[in-house]
Amino acid sequence: MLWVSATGGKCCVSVSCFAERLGSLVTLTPGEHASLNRLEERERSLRRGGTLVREKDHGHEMFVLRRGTIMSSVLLDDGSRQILRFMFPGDLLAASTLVYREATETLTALTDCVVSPFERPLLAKLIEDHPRLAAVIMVYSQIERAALTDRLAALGRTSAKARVASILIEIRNRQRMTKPDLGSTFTLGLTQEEIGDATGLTAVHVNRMLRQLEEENLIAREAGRMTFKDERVLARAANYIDRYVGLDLGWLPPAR
Amino acid sequence: MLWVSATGGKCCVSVSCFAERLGSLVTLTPGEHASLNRLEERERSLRRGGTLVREKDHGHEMFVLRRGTIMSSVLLDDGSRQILRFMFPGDLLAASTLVYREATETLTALTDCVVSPFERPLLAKLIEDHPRLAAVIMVYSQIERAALTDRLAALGRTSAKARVASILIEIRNRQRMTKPDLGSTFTLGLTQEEIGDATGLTAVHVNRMLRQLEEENLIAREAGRMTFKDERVLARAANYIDRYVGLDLGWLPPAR
DNA sequence: CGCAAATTTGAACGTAGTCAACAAGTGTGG
DNA sequence: CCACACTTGTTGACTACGTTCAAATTTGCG
Repeated sequence: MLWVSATGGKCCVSVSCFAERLGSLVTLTPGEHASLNRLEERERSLRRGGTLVREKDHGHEMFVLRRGTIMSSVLLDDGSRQILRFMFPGDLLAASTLVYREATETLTALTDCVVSPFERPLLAKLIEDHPRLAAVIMVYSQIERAALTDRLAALGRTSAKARVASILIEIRNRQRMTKPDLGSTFTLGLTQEEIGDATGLTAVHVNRMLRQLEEENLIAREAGRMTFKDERVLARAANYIDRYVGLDLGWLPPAR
Repeated sequence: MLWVSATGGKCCVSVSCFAERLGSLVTLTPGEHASLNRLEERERSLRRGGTLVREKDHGHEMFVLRRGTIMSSVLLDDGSRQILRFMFPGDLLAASTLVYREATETLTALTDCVVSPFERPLLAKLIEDHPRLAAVIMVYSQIERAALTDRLAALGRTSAKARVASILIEIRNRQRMTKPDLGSTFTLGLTQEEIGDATGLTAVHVNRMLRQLEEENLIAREAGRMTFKDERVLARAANYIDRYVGLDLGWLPPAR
């Protein structure tokens, strides 16, 4: 059951992206694979800048992100925006529609994207048939929770420079999960306005912080590409913790 | 199987606190009850100010909070502290030890507490035997996630006054979940320093914001007790959203 | 090429932080 | 029972980090 599709990409084209993600933590059984594949039977494309879900929408769908980058954000009633999280291939999107009648977050494509929509009962069936997959999904939601609390601590207690640096590192590290050969040069794919909305700063101040990081020789920028010139120092300035390492999954229930 | 224990409290004494919490979303079967009770067979007391788990500890235990209030926090390496969340009876504590070798958060008792420790395989068994409970646990973790993103947006994009107001409302609402008759007067149980660490402000500025809220006649304070004088306006100033309402659980798998 | 979006820079402003001193509780031991 | 130490709360003066506003410049794109 491994064929190469017409689009020919490396990740998340021939097999389930979500299976690939979960499979990086445990070795999946054929039965688990089959159930996961059912989540990605359909496919939908999304242009850069397009909106997949809008806050307060009543959709019941969830999605697996197959290609591209998505951001989730909320609008406050003074019109300001907070970007909550960036999503990459293999991530589960709109998990909150699992729970709420109205969507809690807006999902916007930062690049052209491909997603696989699926309905909630499909996930219910998955939990019922495959307890180990349910557990691994919980594990990923705990990882995401830890990442969110890191951002919370960053917004509450760190300087503007540290927050900007930490976003840069986070984006690079997450990009590297699907492109393992990615080095210290990469395309950020965010405007300074978006960095600001993610870090709780203004675009103007983001610009000054980037300049400062550049003057301190921690990063270099050219033609929309970014290079880390001293990753060690940058990571320490950013207080960054990689929440995808240090896991302990010895307790998982047996596969079914 | 319903008896009254010697301590005689109303909540979480005779039956499983966690069962009571999950039972507020679905009607539990006897089998589900039995499995949930096994999580709370042991009991441990904790003095006000005591530490249940310290960041980077290697414990494998999780806990159900039975009585009291707990806060979870992280320390940054400049010595500052960010309080991430407050926990109340029925909450699951230290869910991150489910996933990580080292604890990601410190858990400290804000009042005298009673917790029930249990080991991870017990939760694995629960997921395996009761898929519907696994789903409800996921639901609660999504609720918590939504609350965390609200705090993130508050820290990133709202004023000091709004952040303080939102903490006040959140604490009162959560206290009301176990004391349904709680009105607009309650005991906050936090120092101004702690409010500051939760909102990303200094204790001094928290003091000024409380005074300001008092001068605007939104709150009153006396002898450690707090009164909301205009809850409508306060809630709107705080941008507060109650994430325990608006749920849609029609998709849950069948009980087993 | 021409337009719109994004970036860059400067100057003035304001919110929240820092430092310091004092007041009011709170608990402890003499 | 009071004295003392310690934590918590309160207030003022000064500072600084980040915002706001405005304008110029660059970049990307149709």
